[in-house]
Amino acid sequence: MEFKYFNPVARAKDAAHELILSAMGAAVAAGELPNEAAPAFKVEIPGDIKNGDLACNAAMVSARAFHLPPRRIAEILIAHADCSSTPFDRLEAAGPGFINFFLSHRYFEQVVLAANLAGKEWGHTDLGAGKKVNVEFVSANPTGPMHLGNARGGALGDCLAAALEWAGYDVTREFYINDAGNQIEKFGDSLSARYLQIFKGEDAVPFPEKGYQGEDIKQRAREFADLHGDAYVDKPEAERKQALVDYALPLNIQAMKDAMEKYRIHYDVWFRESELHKSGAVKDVLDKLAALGATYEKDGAIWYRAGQYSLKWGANKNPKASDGEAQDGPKDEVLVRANGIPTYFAADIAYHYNKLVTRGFDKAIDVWGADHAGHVARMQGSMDAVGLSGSRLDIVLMQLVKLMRDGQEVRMSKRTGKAISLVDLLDEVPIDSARFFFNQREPGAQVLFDLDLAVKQDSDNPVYYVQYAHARICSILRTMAEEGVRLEAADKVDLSTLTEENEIELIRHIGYFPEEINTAARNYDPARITRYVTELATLFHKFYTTCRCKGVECGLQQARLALCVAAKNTLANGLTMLKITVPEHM
RNA sequence: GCGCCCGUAGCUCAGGUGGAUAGAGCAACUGCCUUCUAAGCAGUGGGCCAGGGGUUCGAGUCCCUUCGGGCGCACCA
Repeated sequence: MEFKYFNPVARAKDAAHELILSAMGAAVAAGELPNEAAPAFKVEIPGDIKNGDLACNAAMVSARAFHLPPRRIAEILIAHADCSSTPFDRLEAAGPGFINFFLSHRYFEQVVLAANLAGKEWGHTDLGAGKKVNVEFVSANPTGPMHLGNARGGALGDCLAAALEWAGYDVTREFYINDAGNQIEKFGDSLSARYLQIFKGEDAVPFPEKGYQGEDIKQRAREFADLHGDAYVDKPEAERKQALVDYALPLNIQAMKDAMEKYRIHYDVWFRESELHKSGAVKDVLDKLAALGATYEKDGAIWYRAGQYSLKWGANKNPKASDGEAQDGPKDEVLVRANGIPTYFAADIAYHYNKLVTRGFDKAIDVWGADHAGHVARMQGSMDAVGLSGSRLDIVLMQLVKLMRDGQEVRMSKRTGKAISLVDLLDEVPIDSARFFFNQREPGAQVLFDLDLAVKQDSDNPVYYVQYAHARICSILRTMAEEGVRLEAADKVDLSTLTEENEIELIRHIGYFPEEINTAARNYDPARITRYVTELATLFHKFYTTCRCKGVECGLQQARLALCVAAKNTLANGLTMLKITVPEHM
């Protein structure tokens, strides 16, 4: 039996589906059901497994077509279903007309076997079929330190990328460096002012109104002054700014790389916005848009005709224009300012064109903060406008993070520089804990980050609960080894002795693992993996307290050890996916 | 004003795309370590799924509406 890409749940669901279809055919042939097209039906895992391992609503949805009560249809279908050579022991009609499927013990044995033999590969699926996917996340401005929102974005993006990898996609992790445009100008202005203030005094040099207030700017200016003294005080403003930016920007970018590495995030690509301008990619894409009639000129600027493009992707139909008057359609956007400088939007279109065409990704996934929600529809629309498809660009919007400390909400402000930076956070909170916490909620939900709880190195902290389950298994295996018990290969063990309720429930959940990865990948929701391993840990702990390995009969002992290894592999693979350490001792 | 996200136990949140009696974890209380790690397990209490309408065999889930949070509507990024 080949266990590569083995997905027990998907296989059982398919089998159930086919079983019902063939039963329907047989029932029609026998004249017990009318020869009518039955509507599509679903096979799913019921909330309460008392109602079977799988349940099917075929009888209920086809009640109207067959002109029979659902319960009656269910009974007819069951009478014509042949369970031999399926994963099922028996079927049952229940409730308002559900058909419930009960898995044979053989199924559970297969799961234990697969999780043992596939080892580190257990959980991998071929859902993605090798499609090239680009996951871009964090992409913080290099003008200052990263903040708490970037911490969530990092954990979310990295784990999303991991889930996609496990689901069989060819994934590239990417960071977009906004090293061009307005904010770099502001960055230079701020640095220049801080630099001059060092020599002329704070009162003598006005700080730009929209400048970056943070301490980090002062710090960089100070470093620069230590290197070059007052050599740049009397130089032209443009030259001074350029020198300061050339000094500070690489340092900031390196600091972001270091912080990300510390956070166990390794990017395949650090993509510079400035490259798009230098290479002419921005100009090319503007020409393309113009040729396709998606732009026009007004007030000396070049505008993007949002119209039907943005509307298709759900843009606001009646936005308030800058002059306060509502427009009919979505708001048009400036691509090239009257001063000839392209906007961020223009560069972003070129950037995504680069991803989808130049570099040939099948799909681009961007993880953005919810404050960029207004950018989504026009961005997807712009992909249509350049002749691609907006459906090839998916955007995961992430709600912002609230920080709790001592039971109080800590307000963040980037402008005043009083933000809790990502670097500070990682100094205070264990990486395992941070990654786990930020992946407990789906992207669209607001996260409340409880600093006191995250810092705690005790049982209140859920990440330890999961790690503890793994350490416990290792402890069992160590103890058994010390006692001279040899671990048989799982396919040589009689697994039919695993019949305790806590054994079966543990196995059942282990069997969900590959499908859970698929769901996380499909829904762009890696938090599912976090919840999955937590539930798995619970089921193992229950098994542990009721089913002993030590001191039981040899056959049962080997079967339970095989189950322990299956649970261990699953926990380890899940935690590894989240890049959380997998301890053997605690 | 317009649009997007959200509202489920005292607190933080699940609820697999419309299914069967709405679930965890914290917090509170009660038990369980001379045998594989008690960072664990078992149990008790706690709910008008924000309110009101609708759609259908069936709604926490879909539609409308009210209320209450968050975010967005720049020649910013």
